[in-house]
Amino acid sequence: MLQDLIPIDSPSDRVEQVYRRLIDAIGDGSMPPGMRLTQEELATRLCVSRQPVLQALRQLKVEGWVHDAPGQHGQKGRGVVVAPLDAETIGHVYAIRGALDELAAGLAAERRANLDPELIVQGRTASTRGEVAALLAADLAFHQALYRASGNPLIEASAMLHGAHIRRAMGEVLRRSTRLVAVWDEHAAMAHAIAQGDVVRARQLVHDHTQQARNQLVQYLNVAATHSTEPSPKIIDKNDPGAQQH
Amino acid sequence: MLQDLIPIDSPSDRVEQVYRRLIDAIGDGSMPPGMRLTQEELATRLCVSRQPVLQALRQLKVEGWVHDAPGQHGQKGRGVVVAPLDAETIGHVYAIRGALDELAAGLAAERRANLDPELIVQGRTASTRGEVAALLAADLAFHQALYRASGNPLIEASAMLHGAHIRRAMGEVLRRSTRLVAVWDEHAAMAHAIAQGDVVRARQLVHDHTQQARNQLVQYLNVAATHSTEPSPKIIDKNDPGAQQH
DNA sequence: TTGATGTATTCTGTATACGGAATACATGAA
DNA sequence: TTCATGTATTCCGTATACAGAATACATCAA
Repeated sequence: MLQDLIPIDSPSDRVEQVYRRLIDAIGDGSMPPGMRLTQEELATRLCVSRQPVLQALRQLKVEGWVHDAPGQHGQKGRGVVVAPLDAETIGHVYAIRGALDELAAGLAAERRANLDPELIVQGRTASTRGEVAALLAADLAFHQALYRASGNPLIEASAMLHGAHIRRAMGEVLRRSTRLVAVWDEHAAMAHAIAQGDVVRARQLVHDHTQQARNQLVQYLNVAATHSTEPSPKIIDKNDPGAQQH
Repeated sequence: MLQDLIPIDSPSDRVEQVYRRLIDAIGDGSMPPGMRLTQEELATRLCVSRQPVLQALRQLKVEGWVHDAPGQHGQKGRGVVVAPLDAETIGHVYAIRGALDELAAGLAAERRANLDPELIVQGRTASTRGEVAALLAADLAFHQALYRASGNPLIEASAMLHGAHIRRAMGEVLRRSTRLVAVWDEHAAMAHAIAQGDVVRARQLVHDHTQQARNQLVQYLNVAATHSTEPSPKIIDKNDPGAQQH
């Protein structure tokens, strides 16, 4: 019975935890675009030293979640700001993730992979109930399954990163106003084509799906930006009560 | 005349410099696959403290250049090892970069972008002269131009990362034995199709080009791995004279 | 009042110090 | 000898301390 014991998972280090917290906070909107962050502020709030924060911020910078805060001439020494959510950038992100999804779909279809039907069921129920968080989670799970099914583990790493950006935008849109139309019929069709090994059709479906989702999201972002009640502030004070998480 | 003064570029920090040095060293083979690295060793050799090294290594780990050194059961506390160059991984990398290249080519063709013919000239000369370094640089420059021409700045960031892995493999192959066949006719054809705005043809050419290059590289890696004179050592001692850079 | 200059503050990035976890080695029993 | 246990060493991750760069503010002359 000794071999049944599960090895304890090595505890993720503080950098990792800070990184996740910040991505979550940015993703769910509790750190809105333009909000200025300093290492010290984050460190005290997260009860760690500045060192892990520094490293996590570096990673977030590389991945486009935050930018160096714009100074007068240089761009250093003033902390970072949460990256804006402009439609153009999201469009670019979508293009890349779409290419990766198409690649993954093609590879998965070559292997006639079967995606768990439960994924689609969960997506549909979340969609009908209008639960934003569950909907995002289901979308994440479906795409993740697609990447896994491709047999190329590097696709998942690349696509998930871009996917996180997309989820941020989707969350923003869903939270603000409308619900996106159900995409789960398209997901189901994709899974079907993959299971049948129809490479061309699978790729085509993924391509169309991405294109449609992209257009919709970009459009929403544009209208939200134009007749937004408040012209999203360039710099948000860190003591703004609306920015407090708890 | 005051406006002619060029602003001095903000000096890249130590983390960035360490990162670059290490990627270069891994890319040009002076840090061979399997070589074990410790923060202290690198810090003293690069004349910095462990702190920048720590951060650079974290980034390199994320990007797949190094892995945690395999310990008995955990995988921490024993430093990192330079990632192996197995054919399978390179194949996966190629698949992703191929997808991105195809995307970039399509977008560039839509805009009827003109790639600088000089790029191809330089590639051809380097190819005929058999200069490995120049050849890699020319290949890099061509693909970079393609990404820039796409109008999607995120493609460059994503693809360049994978491209660096590919260049490592190409360099390894070119250094070991054979020279790759000239790919510059294909590059020229791609540029032509893009300039003419032929989206479908551009994508097809890029696809075929990637596929061919990938097969060739993977094949070379495989034969190099099988009847290599020395069965590439799993762990290379840091005091191995062959591992010394200067 | 307006503009320029000197000082104080803020914030970052790096170096050093410290504690903890895993491995390697030595010691001792069967 | 062989295996288990205790100790020493190695090495990482985090916290603190320090130095440098940029901004903000105050002071002063015109």
